[in-house]
Amino acid sequence: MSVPTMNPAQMAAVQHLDSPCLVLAGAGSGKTRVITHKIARLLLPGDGADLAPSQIGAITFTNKAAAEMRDRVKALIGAKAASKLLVCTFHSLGVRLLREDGEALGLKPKFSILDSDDVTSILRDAGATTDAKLARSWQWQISLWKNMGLDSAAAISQAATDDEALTARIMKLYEERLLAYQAVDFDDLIGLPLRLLSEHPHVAQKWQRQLKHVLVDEYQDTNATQYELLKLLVGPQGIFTAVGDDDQSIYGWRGATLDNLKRLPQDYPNLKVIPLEQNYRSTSAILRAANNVIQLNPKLFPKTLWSDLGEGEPVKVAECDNEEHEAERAVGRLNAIHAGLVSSGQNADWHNFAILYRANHQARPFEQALRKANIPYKVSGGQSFFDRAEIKDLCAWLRLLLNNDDDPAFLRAVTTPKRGIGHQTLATLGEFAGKWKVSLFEALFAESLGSVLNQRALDGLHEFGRYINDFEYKARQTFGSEGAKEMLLAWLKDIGYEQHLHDNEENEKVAAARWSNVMDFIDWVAKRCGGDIDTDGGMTTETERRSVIEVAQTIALITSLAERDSDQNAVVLSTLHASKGLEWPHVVLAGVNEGVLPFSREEGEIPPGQIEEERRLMYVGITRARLSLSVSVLKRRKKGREYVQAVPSRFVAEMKLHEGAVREDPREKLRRLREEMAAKASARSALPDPTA
DNA sequence: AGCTTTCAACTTTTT
DNA sequence: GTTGAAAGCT
Repeated sequence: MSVPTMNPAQMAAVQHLDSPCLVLAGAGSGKTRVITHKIARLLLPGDGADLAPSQIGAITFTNKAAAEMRDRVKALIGAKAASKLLVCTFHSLGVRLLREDGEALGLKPKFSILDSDDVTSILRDAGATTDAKLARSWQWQISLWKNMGLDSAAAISQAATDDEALTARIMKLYEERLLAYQAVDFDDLIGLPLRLLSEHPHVAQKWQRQLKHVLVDEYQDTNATQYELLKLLVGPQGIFTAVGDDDQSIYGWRGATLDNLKRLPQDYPNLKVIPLEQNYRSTSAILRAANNVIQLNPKLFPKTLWSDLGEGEPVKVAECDNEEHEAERAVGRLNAIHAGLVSSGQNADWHNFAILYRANHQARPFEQALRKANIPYKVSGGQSFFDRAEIKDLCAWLRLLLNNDDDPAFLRAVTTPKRGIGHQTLATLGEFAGKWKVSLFEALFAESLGSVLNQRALDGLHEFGRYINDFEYKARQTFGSEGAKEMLLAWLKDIGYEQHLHDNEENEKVAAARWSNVMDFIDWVAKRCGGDIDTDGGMTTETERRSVIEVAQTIALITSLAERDSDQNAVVLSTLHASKGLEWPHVVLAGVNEGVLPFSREEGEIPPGQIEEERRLMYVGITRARLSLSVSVLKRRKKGREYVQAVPSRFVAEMKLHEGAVREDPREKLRRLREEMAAKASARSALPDPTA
């Protein structure tokens, strides 16, 4: 995206410094540019700004967005100032608040962060069931309650059905477990800081003095607790900049609420609302389709996107017989554009193409067709690196180092790899620990443990405990990437982890792949221990040296490693949800049928609120495309072995593709084509472009 | 009855 | 590619 100068709306958003500001950033309207430039502006001396970098906080939803933001700011204000900014996710901000001031809530600074699998197994245990699906439904409900700001007591009193009452009771047990483990879940990373700031005004004041201006990205995705947290963070006179787009709110199902946008003008009467309506991404044909669809939703704030990138190619609707045919047609289209037969511009590389769909399982036929056509592709989403069993094994060990009271981590580490400590021993140990109200790790060294366990089990446990203590000591003393790597490799050797992988996997190739993941993980941890020479724009700096234990503290929040370069030039297959914030020159929207998009489980009417969110999803999909968009519709859908009639999505008609197309003046068209030819010619001649 | 095999279905997902 | 349910086998 190239924005030669800032447009008036963007400028207004950047220059507005003296009251809260809501930037309604339409798709592709240059919102990251606004945020980064506003940060730079806040650092300038004079009129209300003149802040130090450490007084500015920029909050995002994903680590990836935070990293991107930091990069973009760095390019603007330099690495030194950028490194002092607080650019982080809501959750890592929460971790920071809790590690610094969580003791006011009775939380030890070394608390553990549980991932979603840990939570599932705790709930299975607390609810006495082996049914993972049931446990996950509890987890889901509990998370929604927490996101609304309810604790178990509140949940118990407002439970409407028997199911909810049961879930609320299990939630109470769950809360008790977390407290005992000195562990928090992801929702607590918002909820507990909120409690911290509201119950301890001096802590709130400390942070309000620290952060003079907070910027929030993707504001429409905030949930009720995040809203309250933000409110407390900025304080009564707080000044902030919220950037978001009500039309791109697609996370209602996980607690995000547009109420947060509605409430903003009420809670902050001096709120300045600035819409960004110029789109720098898509052609007019694509934007018109997007606007036609989204205008059918009730509007919170009026906004119509426009662009001056020209009419462009018409949006295409491809009718397909079934899923396989759809995939073939999509691949055919990709090939045609790639060969330069259909669309002009940006077609040489496969990374210019994306196929988007509603649900993950729709990727399959496309994967097959792309493989058959020898086109490189990558499926976004799927299992993340840190969800792999081998990585979670190692993380459990690291978590246990950080927090000896983390019983779930203890159980995983003590049994992986197997070291002759079995169910029986652990059950006895657990009973003992429960009786004395201590953690499993503490119980291990108790004098009286010998009276309930045999000598062999006792020796095994003690050896494990001693190893953990020794390992913890080393992890504290080891700084810098080289030392860290050496230490971590020694650890893997000590516990025989490579052997463990081979023992537990029939397939040698799979075991080797797992081991290679482990090596990637070790390299990654070691690298974050720093002390390396980092060359950055000619500046040579030594990165900050950290101990292994410090690095381990940050792992729970991270979900993906940087992607490998080899994966880069590939067609992207992605869900619509995962595509938000991204763009591609050429996009295929797949399976745009009733029941799929909009999604519905059964036949029949879909409630209006749901349709609206599905419509926003369609809108997000359309606005990912820069130059060309093809919407494919199935005539028949596979259902079991038979095909059933499939109905095109209402959203296809809503695009109103046959209305309003501005027929290009033939003379205009000629002029445009000439310009394009000239542009191509000048790109070919190796002369440097004076305007570049 | 308890086990294995087969068959179909499959929301969206970050922290 | 995985999982849950239902049918089939011992």
